[in-house]
Amino acid sequence: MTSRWVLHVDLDQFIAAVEVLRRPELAGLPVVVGGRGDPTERGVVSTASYEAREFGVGSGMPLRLAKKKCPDAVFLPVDGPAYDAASVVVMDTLRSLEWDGVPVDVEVLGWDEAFIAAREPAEGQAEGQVEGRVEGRADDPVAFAEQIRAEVLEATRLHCSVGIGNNKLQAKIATDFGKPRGVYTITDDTWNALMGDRPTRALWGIGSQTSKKLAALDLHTVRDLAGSDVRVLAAELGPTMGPWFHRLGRGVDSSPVDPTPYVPRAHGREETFQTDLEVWTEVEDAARRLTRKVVADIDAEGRPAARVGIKVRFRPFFTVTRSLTLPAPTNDPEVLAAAAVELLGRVDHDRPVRLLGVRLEMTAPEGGY
DNA sequence: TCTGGGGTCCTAGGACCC
DNA sequence: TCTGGGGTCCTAGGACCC
Repeated sequence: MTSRWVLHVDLDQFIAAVEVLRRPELAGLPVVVGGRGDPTERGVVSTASYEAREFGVGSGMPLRLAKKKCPDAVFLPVDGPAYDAASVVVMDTLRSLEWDGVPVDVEVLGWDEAFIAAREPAEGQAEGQVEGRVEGRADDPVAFAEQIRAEVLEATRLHCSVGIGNNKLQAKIATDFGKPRGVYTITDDTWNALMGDRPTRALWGIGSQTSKKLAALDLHTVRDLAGSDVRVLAAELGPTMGPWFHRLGRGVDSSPVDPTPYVPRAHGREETFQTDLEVWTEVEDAARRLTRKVVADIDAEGRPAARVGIKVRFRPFFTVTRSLTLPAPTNDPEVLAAAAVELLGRVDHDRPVRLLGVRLEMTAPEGGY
């Protein structure tokens, strides 16, 4: 029985790196990409270059704070289409690879990350062929990881890091140990030694809220979680989530690397206004404007909307959502805008609005997801 | 320094039906 | 007369991730 190897590829400071590629004079400078690129506006940091991180600037930080921490940084606006284009080259490069002659499956996670594994032989594959392939691919995942780094660099001039594991969870976490421009391996055999003392928050899928709930159960480290009673987790955190967290603690993950192209369930547009809206008709106008944009997005998918949702964030910072199922699926902008305005009628009208979002859930594609 | 924008999935309660 | 119980849909909110 050979180990199953999964690799996780993550581009280093992807967004900042793409910007530096087309503005070589920025190389070596602190670069902060976020919002419209104006650090006096509302907005947060998408990515900071390593030079900017030296000043304490990080993802998710308000641009105004980033400016205070690093006044000399170059601030740039987010340019989604540019990152889309770079991402396509990266993912096509990964899909073109072969591991010791075996084609690979690539599962894309956003712009700058992917899982890769050697493709499993198809059902009914000749026995000898299967054996040969398994033998051939199993020995040296580190060499394959270095091959990935070299080929991505050659195709895109972008650097990446690669994590190696016996499953996706291990590979994903290993990448962080390898960054930047490195390769790192976590296996079933090394999981406890490497992860046992780390806080539960270090696990992929456990955020601040869940780590707080776990701490209330006296579960602080990955080792604590791994040794906990799964029945208690199920009772306290839910019949699905509880056992899943228990598996995370033990480094267990049997989910396959799924190369199926991503098919979105929904599209949405939201906007944080530079100044809170105080006039309700302006909120309604914004809802109609955002709806038209989302309709263009779902028209590109070729599927009508079955549900409409809105999100309203009031001053100072609390958020409500409203949604409805349409009598029949439609992509008629007038009908959908009217539905969004109808939903707006179901929230408070007398406080300033900081953010408005409109979201359209599409019908399932033919043949399902 | 007040806290983006794009998504996914899970939970829980009520309605409704048999 | 004490008020089943299961299944499914709808809605609001929460949590997480990139």
